[in-house]
Amino acid sequence: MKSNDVPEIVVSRLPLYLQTLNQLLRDGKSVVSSSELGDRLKMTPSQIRRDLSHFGGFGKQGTGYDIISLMESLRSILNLNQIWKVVLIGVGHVGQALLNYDGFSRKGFEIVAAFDESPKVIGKKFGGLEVKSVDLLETAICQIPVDIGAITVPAENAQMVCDRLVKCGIRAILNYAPVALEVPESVQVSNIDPVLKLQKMTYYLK
Amino acid sequence: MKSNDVPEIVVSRLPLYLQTLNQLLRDGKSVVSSSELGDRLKMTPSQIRRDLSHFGGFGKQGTGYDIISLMESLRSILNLNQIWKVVLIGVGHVGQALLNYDGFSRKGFEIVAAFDESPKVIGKKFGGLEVKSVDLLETAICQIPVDIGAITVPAENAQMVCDRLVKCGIRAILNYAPVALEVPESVQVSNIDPVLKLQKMTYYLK
DNA sequence: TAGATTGTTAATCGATTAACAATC
DNA sequence: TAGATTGTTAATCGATTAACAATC
Repeated sequence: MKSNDVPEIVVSRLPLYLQTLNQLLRDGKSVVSSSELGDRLKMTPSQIRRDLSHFGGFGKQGTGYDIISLMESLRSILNLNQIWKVVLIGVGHVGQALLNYDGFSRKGFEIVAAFDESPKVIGKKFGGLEVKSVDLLETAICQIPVDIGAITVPAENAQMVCDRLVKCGIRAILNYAPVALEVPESVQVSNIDPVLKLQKMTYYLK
Repeated sequence: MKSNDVPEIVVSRLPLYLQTLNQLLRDGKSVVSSSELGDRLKMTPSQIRRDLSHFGGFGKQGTGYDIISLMESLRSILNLNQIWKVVLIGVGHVGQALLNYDGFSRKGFEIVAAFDESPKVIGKKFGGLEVKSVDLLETAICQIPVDIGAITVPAENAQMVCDRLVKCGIRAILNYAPVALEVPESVQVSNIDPVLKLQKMTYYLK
């Protein structure tokens, strides 16, 4: 049973399980045990079983997990049985890469609008979507329901863009700017900063 | 004193401290206490002090931490007092975004070579760097010392590219492909997959 | 000196792992 | 049935927090 007190770290592993199940399916498998899955993910079978047990019993003793039905369960738990609309602010190189990335739409995330402040990109199309002036942000999205924002503007503009998105009712933000955004508790933020990842790895080099 | 048994989770927070100290410095501050830093990062002062204490005592009782000298210490701990060379494989939209990103070089990560298999981009320049054929990967990098590889190829090619990089002596990999790479224990891997982050956040929406 | 904040220890909290009865 | 693997509980492990003596 889905309950409110599932540890966040458990939730963050579910998409990883889904990704790996996808690969197993493409490898032609239809059933998988917690230890096979654990081998792939470098995790203990115990952890996988315990993670899943927060949401119910999906396996069959002596057999393991039916891949397709476990995937369906995970997709349902993660609310992935719908198309999530995304607005993107900042059409520099990273923004353009996201607009051209087909992995978003294949996974059910549709970028429905893109904004920038530069006349150099306003009016141009990337990934089939025409870039609008960021001045139109509020009028464009305050009426249509959009839940997720992707921020790909320079660091110094990120907080302001964030505030405006929050005011429009955005509830989740994918932040590519290298700053810690201030948001109300009810708003999710995920940060993507490759530099932080590199700086962690260099600790172990040398 | 830097020791071998610092928990990985502690190491992963050091770049975050560095980022925040940078901001404080730009805000005109020169000293910061663990509780001010904790406010910014939404962490307890205890955690910050304990994290830092793994590496030595950097503060002054009654005062706090001198920002510049703490930053120097952190940079030294993380081995950031050198320019790290990076090779990039895969010059699609994401690869191009990285080649054009100045945040890498500003933080001491220099992309020294970029490879692709497509004649559409081989020979072209992005961010001032000419793309080479991936056939030349080994000859180009096996002699010059490069420690870090960035993989921005399609998922189905990522493992092969990874294997080739490891064979060339690469010790850290920034992986943008949505697959779990198999590497020897001595090789660091950091994955960047925005879809996983989105899929985690949608759990809390709806 | 008095006030503030560190570095460190001990207590608490939470996550991971091991073990095993249940059962397919 | 016998073998395998689940779901769950209890034990272990590790990380976070609280508290406080040391000291600037």
